[in-house]
Amino acid sequence: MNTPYGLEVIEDCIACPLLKDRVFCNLGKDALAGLDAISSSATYPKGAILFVEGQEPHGVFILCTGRVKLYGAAANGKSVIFRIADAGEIIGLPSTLSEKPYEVTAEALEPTQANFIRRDAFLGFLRQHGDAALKVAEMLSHIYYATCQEIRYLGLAGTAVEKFARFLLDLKPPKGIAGTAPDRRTLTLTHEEIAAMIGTSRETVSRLITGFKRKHLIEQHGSSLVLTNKKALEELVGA
Amino acid sequence: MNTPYGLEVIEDCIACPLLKDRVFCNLGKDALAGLDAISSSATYPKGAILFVEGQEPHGVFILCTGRVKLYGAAANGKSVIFRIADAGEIIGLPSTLSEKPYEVTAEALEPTQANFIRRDAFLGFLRQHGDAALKVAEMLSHIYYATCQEIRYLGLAGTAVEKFARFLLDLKPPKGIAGTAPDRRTLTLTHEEIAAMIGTSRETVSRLITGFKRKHLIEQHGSSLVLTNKKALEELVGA
DNA sequence: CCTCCCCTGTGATGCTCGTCACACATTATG
DNA sequence: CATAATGTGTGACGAGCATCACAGGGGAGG
Repeated sequence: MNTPYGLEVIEDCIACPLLKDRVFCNLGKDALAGLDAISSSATYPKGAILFVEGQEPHGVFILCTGRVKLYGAAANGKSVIFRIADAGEIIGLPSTLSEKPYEVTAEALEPTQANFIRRDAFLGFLRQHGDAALKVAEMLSHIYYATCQEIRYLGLAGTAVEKFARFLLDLKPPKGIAGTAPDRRTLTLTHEEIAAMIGTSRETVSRLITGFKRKHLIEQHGSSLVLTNKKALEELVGA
Repeated sequence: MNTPYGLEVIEDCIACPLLKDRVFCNLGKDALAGLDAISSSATYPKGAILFVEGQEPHGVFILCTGRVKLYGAAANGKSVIFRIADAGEIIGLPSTLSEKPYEVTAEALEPTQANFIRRDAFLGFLRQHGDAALKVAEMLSHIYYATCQEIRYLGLAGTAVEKFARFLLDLKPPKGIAGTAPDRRTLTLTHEEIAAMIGTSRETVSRLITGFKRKHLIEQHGSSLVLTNKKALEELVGA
């Protein structure tokens, strides 16, 4: 949907403790030092393409800040968002490990800072640090789960209403807020992107939203969304 | 679709060199011995359920012979086959690693022999053998790819014709045969199962098959299938 | 402040394909 | 061998949703 962007490479990742704190948090000191040595940081503007479907994998990206959407496109113009990677996650991992082409395109949804680790260096690192390899296996499992979720959207839901209800319920509550408003969500995706997530058309998403508002299932103010009738939504999914 | 079956446990896996030869083929001797020690073999009849969606993961299964279909089901009766695991593959891996419930149900398509490895033993083994952990990460990547393929079926294909054409082209040639009949495939799935793989209804699959035969795109004799016009099939996918 | 571009809302239309309903074949099962 | 159970073909019908078309809205950027 967007043309590739230039990217600005900066020397080290001083402002990015996430690499150590969240991704490989349980590793020893030498392992972390090794990681630091082989990773290089870069920032990407919104809309930037980190890599493209079908491309040979050069390595993995560890997201420090920002979110990245991973999607596949078809010749007929359709596209499906496989998942959206949050800060702290690794992308490009399966391709890098299996040496097959990237199976998705990665595009920054927001200004993003990421650490890039070249394939050979990353593999060498994993061979040296067995605990890191195990950690990586766990991450792959996480990615797999997200992908399975996507299959549920596309294959197991009967109607578009059900898909959208499920989508709303799957939205994560914005963290940082305690128990103040448990049914408040933040919706930062366009209708087009929602459509690509749940496997329907943009127009249908528009109609669904207005329909749900009319039935008082949701309320919307800007990007803030309130699930005013969670139970009804759950029933829609169950049916 | 089937009620669970009993299973017969046998002591050791003498008749099953696959464990060593294909799955963890590059490991050292002590690692293999360790694997042998913690794995127990069992045979399952056709239709047997190895584990069920939502269940807590007890461990992984390494398939020695037979194929297993991994599918998810919805309340409305729909079901989707995520992938079909062949002999030599591991199933239950992502759930076991991430300690989340099995995300699919595993059912034997044929009489199947499999080695079962308990979760704790398997994790301990991986912690001891870093190279095995890396190998496991590769396997997860493979599983992930198969799942992405499924998303392509469900989300990126426009029409049912396209899905089915893609399905036919994705069929692997039966190994063992050299270059004798490169377009010959073996189709061991029921129409219902094909429908669950490509995300359509059983009746549609029936109609598609007869339609394709009429247009001389395929020929069928029993479970043997010949792709008589591969190029036309590829065009159907491309469009 | 104006312009342009992208996002959003909504109507009309039609087509694919899911569903229901059967009949027939083919294989288990006693 | 009879009977059931499972898989397969095919017709008719209509719901659901993609598609096209266009009109406003709101933010970015000059």
